[in-house]
Amino acid sequence: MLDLAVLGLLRKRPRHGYELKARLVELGFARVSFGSLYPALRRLEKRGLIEALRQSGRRKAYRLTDLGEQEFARILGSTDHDEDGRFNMRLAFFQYLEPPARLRSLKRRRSHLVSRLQNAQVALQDEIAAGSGDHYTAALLQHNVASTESDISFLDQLIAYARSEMAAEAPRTLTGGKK
Amino acid sequence: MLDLAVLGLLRKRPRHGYELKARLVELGFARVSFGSLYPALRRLEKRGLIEALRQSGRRKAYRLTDLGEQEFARILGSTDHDEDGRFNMRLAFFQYLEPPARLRSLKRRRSHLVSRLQNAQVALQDEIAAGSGDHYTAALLQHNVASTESDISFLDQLIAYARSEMAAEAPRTLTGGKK
DNA sequence: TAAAGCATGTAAGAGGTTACATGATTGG
DNA sequence: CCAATCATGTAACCTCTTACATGCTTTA
Repeated sequence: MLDLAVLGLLRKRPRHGYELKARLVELGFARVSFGSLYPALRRLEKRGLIEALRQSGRRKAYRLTDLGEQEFARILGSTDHDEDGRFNMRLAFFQYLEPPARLRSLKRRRSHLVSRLQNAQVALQDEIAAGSGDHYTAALLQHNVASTESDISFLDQLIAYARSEMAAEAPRTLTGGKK
Repeated sequence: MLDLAVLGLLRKRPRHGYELKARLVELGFARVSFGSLYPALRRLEKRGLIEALRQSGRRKAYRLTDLGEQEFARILGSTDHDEDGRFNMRLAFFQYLEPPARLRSLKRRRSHLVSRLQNAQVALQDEIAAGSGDHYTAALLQHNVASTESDISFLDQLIAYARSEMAAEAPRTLTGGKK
């Protein structure tokens, strides 16, 4: 996941490690530590996906190479990054994805969340039925349901937006063709 | 985190690996894989925190030892498991924590979320001010704000509940003492 | 000039992921 | 009896965490 983050952030402009970390915190990915970030930068450099531009003082900015841009597109478009924080990370870079791919990705995520919601609802009902009297477990399960529902409606908004984008972008497929 | 989960689930009653995994999925911790669960069981057994009870067929149930119960209490009460999924995991076992410790833990978590909310709000304002026109990044930041707010109000409910528990449990500290 | 924050790095160890392999049990 | 599901396990690989070490830059 760090790889996607680094490549995606460098796609916009060169940055150095400390800056990357700050941006990740802004985006809500607070857990990234320097002990994983710096080794990740070296790995990516070794693979030729990014290259260092020595700067003032101790700073070491990196830029995305052409190869890195290809790899970024590949990861961003790949189907298997559906889970949890990974999806949010991909969402942060949706600007670099084609509208149809966006829509596909959003729908896939939505159906993933729907099945999670069903699981959470069943678990909550079972807990209530069991009547264990454990308020905190019940509260946790209730919260799982509520936050998953909220995530789904968030997805619905994004799906509506993505549809409107596609309608606005390629209207000539509706009116075009032979007169 | 897996250690806490396993010890906590076994504290109620013995279970085998497959069962533990199923319960974790119910509780919303879906990412646990058998490739981490079974080695974790062996580690815990080696440390004397759990012990195996051979059962029918291939099943191998484990029970919590006295040492395991101590270790569970230590982890559950420890201050440094404040982050993300770790907190929810602890919440699932709040029934085993003393009411005052619950309240302390909930408050700590709340202040953690409040500072996360501030960060998220600033990031959202900055993004709007920058006017990058990237709808998806803005949506992500907006969602970060909303879901953190929702988490805080969830916490507030739990804090109110924990307070009421303590008031109900020890009312004589209010009326007692010297007449 | 001292402190605080900026900035990069390494090493050890723990732990997770994925893929693979195996065998038991149950239902159609 | 076959398939699906239950159930446990191992190995290779990779990554993250934590702790430590270092040095620059700004500002009070």
